[in-house]
Amino acid sequence: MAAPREPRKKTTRRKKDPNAPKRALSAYMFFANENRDIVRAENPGVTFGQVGRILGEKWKALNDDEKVPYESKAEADKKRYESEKELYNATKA
DNA sequence: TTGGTGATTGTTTGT
DNA sequence: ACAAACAATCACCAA
Repeated sequence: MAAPREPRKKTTRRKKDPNAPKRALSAYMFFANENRDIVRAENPGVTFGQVGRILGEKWKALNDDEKVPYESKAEADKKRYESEKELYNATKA
């Protein structure tokens, strides 16, 4: 009950940390990497607003097992951020 | 201990 | 360069 995600403020947040350990990517990013060329290839002419939306549709259109490879990458990417955050707290402190 | 916040990630396209 | 839909995230810090 808290943490409502309806009012999405503007995008492109800004950093506030000295070293800014940027976070990690998300499954969508990995999936999008594969879909961007696919969706765009199947939707020639569909502009960003549309492709972006279609992408999300397909994303969940996949079975949980289909997004598994993306999830796995998401985990690995998180670990990636893990190292930066590690150095962040190490160097910032 | 717990909560929720914000910040971020990457893509697409168009000007 | 940036802007929003699309989705996930999830570590971060504080009281």
